[in-house]
Amino acid sequence: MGVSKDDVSQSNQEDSSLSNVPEKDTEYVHQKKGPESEGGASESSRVSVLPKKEPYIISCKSDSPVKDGNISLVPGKASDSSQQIQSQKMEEVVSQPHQEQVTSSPMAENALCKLRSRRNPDMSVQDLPSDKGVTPFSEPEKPSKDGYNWRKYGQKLVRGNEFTRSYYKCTRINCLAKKQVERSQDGHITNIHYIAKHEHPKPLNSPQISPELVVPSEMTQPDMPTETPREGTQDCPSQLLCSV
DNA sequence: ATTATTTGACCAACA
DNA sequence: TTGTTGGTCAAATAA
Repeated sequence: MGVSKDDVSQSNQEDSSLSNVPEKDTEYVHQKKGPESEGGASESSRVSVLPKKEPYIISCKSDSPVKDGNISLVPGKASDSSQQIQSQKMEEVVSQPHQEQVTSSPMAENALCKLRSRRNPDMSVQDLPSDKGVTPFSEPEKPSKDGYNWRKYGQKLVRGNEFTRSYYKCTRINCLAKKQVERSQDGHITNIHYIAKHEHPKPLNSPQISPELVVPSEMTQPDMPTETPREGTQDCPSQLLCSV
């Protein structure tokens, strides 16, 4: 099951990304709180670009990667290179969904139909969540292109229902790594945040990762505080993504 | 039977 | 103090 998300990988979204780019993407950071339920990871919920003491968080604007490529790193307990790596992959992930949503209707619709039938076999689930803010559209795409295995544990509408945020956790037992994928109503991934870092190396079986995307072994080292991606240059794990 | 996903509900932090 | 927003949990469902 968790492998089928690769389906998204076959799209080249290039034009899509620009459609809805919140001008405030930079400021659009989460300033909320970190529930204790998660323990340490919760603290990292600050995806803000502001350097705090929280775990490193990498946020990539999908529209950006293609055009602007904004990646924000927030200092935290986790971080380092692994995340940078992820951000690279992220870029790929980010780009794909666009096309599916915009162009590939057959597949997208098909998937949506299936999903919808799950909860509301009878109704098309057109009705938006009233207050909860749960995303109206659910897509089976899992941004696991970074080489890690993620499991989606939540989804919500944020920013006035303007964006849908999906919450992913690393499937590893002791791994606190989390990922937040923000998508516009159009289905375009507009932002991806990496919270905390993986306590384990990437699974070997990640064919999705291109050799170019693979980061040097040092990048994969969990304990490399030297990376401190706070500097403007460091923010971009891959300068390709961060043109800013 | 197992695993992953979806989504409503609850809780916490901030304005 | 209240309202809003965000994050996570847990139950239900599907593959």
